[in-house]
Amino acid sequence: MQKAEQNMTEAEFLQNYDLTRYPRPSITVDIVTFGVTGEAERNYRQDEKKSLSILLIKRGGHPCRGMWALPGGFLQMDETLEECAYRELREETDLRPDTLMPMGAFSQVDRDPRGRIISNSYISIVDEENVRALAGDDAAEAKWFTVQFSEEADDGTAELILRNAESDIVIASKVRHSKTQFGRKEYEVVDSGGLAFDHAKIIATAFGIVRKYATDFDILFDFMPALFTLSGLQKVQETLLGITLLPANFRRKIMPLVEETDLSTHGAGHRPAKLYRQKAV
Amino acid sequence: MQKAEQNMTEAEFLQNYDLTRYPRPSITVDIVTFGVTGEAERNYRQDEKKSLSILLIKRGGHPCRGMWALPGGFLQMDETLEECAYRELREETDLRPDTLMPMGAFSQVDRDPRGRIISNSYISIVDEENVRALAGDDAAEAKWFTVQFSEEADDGTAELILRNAESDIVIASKVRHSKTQFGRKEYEVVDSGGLAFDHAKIIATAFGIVRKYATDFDILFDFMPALFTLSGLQKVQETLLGITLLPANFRRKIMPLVEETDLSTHGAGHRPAKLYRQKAV
DNA sequence: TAAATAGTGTCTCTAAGACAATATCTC
DNA sequence: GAGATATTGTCTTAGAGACACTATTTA
Repeated sequence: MQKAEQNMTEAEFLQNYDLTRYPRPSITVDIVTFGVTGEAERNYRQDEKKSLSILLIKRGGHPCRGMWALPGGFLQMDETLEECAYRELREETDLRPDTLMPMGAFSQVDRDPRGRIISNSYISIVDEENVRALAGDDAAEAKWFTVQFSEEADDGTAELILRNAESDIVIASKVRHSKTQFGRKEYEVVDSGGLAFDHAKIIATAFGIVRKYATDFDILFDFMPALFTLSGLQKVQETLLGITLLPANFRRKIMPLVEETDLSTHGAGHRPAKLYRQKAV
Repeated sequence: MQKAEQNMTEAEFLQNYDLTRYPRPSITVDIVTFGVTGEAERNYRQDEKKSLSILLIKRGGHPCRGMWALPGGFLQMDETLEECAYRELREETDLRPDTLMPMGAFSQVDRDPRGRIISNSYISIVDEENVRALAGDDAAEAKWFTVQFSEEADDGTAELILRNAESDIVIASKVRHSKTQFGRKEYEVVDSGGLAFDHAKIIATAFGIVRKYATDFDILFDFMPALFTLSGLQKVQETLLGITLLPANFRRKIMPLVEETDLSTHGAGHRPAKLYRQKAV
């Protein structure tokens, strides 16, 4: 007969303990990858417009086969959630981002038809060069989709519209803002619009977080290559926040965080811009 | 013989799919509960000093028996993580906080001696009245500990000291700041000082988050009862941030967020203060 | 040379901080 | 009346926004 727990040593307790006797959920990691993509130029001397985009992959297997979904997959037993996020992103999109930020768990009991699966989601950000790198790789069914998130209506609903221009794909989903805690907005999916699982909810939440952080300057640098122009950096913040800024004021505020280099842009149909790098902290 | 997955319908696929064939971790929820506690008054007319405190329970069973730990427990299959956090807090401390905020997952492979267990942690905040309510309930081995978090040394280490004055308990743990992402600091445990598992890490992370948010005014109201004085509110922010503010300036900034009531404090040994409530958004 | 962006200088306005002064209660 | 906090008013200063103006490149 087994000793009562109170009389065991910790070593004896652990010897007899088997976690797998208890029911427990499965764990996946999903990654919302943001990048700023350029759109078609209007004429030779005007800089290109930019859009905030996220990366989706087309699901090849069940469930939700053929639908667009966030990259991600099941946690393995020998890796942390963060390691899992890096691995899945590498395997499914060949991206290796510098920035990976946990954005919390999605744990609705019925969020996946396969059973009880909790998604621990991450936000990653890739720079312009990596945005273009993916575009050239057509092996994987991974595509950038521009994100357009409407204002919330009186009842809290908002439209999340994802577009891939080259392939003429439009995903129109609808979410409802349910509550805000610590400045973080939570949403429910009203109409997935063809996105797999509850990924519309995850994307809407991630979008809110990125918007919130975009007022801090630090996050902006994650969207940029090592060398960048101040107007490029400004355009990223404008894109993230959906606003327009005056160059003079933006420069003044950003200057303490960057260092000038000897290099500059050329051939842009207008005055060249000096290239800057992020100042080391 | 079983059909290949490609030829199945989604319904057929789901019929044959069994999540539990795959290894998967166990999931717990741990809650870092913050409250502002009063300390002994110095004389009849001086207001009491305040300290930021967290709630710990003494573990009754293995592992880490007898050590102090965060309230929490295993996720059940029919509840979300947030529901689990509310349930565990109610069961273990009888508290029902209004504020519960996800603060992410802790997923180091070896963080629990029982095996692979991921902690999804939450921050909760309770107001003065609930802080006192617990003090009177000695059924559970739950106690408030004041939190003192030192400045980081050059090598990133900092001391996290938890104290319960009545029982003369001091828990001195040491953590090292490893990285910062999106303004969120991550720590490693250097010396747990007697705290169970990696709870020193979780507490240090939670403390950083609360400090960060304490500059926004919204969070302050979670620490307050329905009616409060402006100087009480000010003292909470001063306690959270470890700073001193000038009353005139604090009032000016907070006024748009509160409404005056007809009530006021009495018998405090000095001029009475009007009671305010949070203004509805 | 026109059209576009790059970059500088300066004015105004707002909000935060410092601080002086007055008000009101209890012992 | 002394000692504490409550409350109001005002001066100064730092920073954000607006905007005018100059500089530099390429088709």
